Amino acid sequence: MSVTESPFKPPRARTESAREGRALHKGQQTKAAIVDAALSLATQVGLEGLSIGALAEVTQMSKSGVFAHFGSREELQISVVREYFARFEEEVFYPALNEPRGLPRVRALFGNWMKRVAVEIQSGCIFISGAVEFDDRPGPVRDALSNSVKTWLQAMYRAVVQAKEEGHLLADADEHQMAFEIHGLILALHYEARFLNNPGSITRANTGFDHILARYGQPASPARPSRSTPST
Amino acid sequence: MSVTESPFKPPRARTESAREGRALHKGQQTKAAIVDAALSLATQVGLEGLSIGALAEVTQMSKSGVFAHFGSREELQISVVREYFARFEEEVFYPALNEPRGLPRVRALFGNWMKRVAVEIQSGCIFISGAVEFDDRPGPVRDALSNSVKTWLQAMYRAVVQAKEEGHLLADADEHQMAFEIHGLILALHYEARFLNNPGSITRANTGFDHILARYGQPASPARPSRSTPST
DNA sequence: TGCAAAATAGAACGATCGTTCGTTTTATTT
DNA sequence: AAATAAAACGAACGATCGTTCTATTTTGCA
Repeated sequence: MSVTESPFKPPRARTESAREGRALHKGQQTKAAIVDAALSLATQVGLEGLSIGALAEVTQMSKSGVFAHFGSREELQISVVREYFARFEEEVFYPALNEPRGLPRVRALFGNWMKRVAVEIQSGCIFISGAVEFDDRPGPVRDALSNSVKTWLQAMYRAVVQAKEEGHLLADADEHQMAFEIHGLILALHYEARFLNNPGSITRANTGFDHILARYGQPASPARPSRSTPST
Repeated sequence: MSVTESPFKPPRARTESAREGRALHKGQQTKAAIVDAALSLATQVGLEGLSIGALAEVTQMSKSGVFAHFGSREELQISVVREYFARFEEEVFYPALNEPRGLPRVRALFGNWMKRVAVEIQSGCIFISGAVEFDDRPGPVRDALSNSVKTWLQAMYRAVVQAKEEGHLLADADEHQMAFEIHGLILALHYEARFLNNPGSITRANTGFDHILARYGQPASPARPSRSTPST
């Protein structure tokens, strides 16, 4: 099972097995468990509301035990942001790569995004709450958040650019503008559904996306039936 | 000037003069000053970040002196929400009533809203930060926030309905949908400009509004030159 | 199996929070 | 000017926060 050992003992003799995750040292397991609990806690109370004491209670550990894994609350927050981003990628971004470049992929990205936000109407979204909490509080947490969000929005933007390259969009379509308007739909959905409890918000976001496609898309393509979704 | 005195001394013999505001008792003056300071503090750190200690420092008062005016932190937060809403009305809503019903008024409402948000890119917006902070924290603060926001969004919605009644919009225009999309533009502007520091966000929000008007408006009306605004 | 290192616990710290209480100062009215 | 009510202060409270330190337990490897 173990790899051939090098003559010089590496600083950390990590028993790396081919199957990832199994031979994790105890510390890394519990750290992962803590981050998992921290993530679901942070989606409810925000990154600023995240407290080590509450986290210790949830994980059945001592405060210092939790703390030791991160060294500071800031590092814990950053870990949460990274974990959230990883799951976001896994759930929203990567699956859409199975769709062909161009409009289909843009549709898939938006669709996956919508699926995620629909869940986050109950649980909360760190990219949104974090933006509010850290919008004028510089530091590594803000940087981690900002980089994650920018990476995702860039991915969305690139997909739009490709759609234009594929000829799926009008030649004079402004890709940045289109991405901006899509982002607005997601934010309005999150705001009106989660805070105001407005029913029908999901349908409106989907309809808004159809409107955007109708504006920027090639009128040549046969008008697809609008992908209506049951209201909430 | 004083009202005829009732034989039974009222619990509080308020010296009410005709001119509002001048004969304010000392307490009300300082309370107004505290709320003013609290508002500008809350726009930066949020309603949850608002602390009585910090407020006492800013106003050069003692903590207990500040506290006495509200009786609880919650009441202070509610006062801040009310003050914010009052200013929002004064700045965004009422001036637009000078425009004639219909599309002109919708344009004015959006324009005033944009002006306000453009400022709030630096200072922060309580309707947005508060929504995130209280979206799953029931209580009187959330209620005050929610009511204020709903009142404003309703006002915007009514203006859109009137625009349709005036024949300025297509007969099958969905007013709720249109209001939703407008709201999204504002939220995207706030997010991308304030948190991500994306230049050009103001222009994109204005362009997005033009797109919405182009979709819902009567094609009969002569195509106005798009009200472009210098980028940020 | 034994030993070193890693992981966790437990107690305590200084700071800050909202809040309470009794006192003193300031405004207002008689 | 005296009397009274309102307003502001100052100190202290209990709670919670992130963090530090030392001791103890658990883990992984020889």
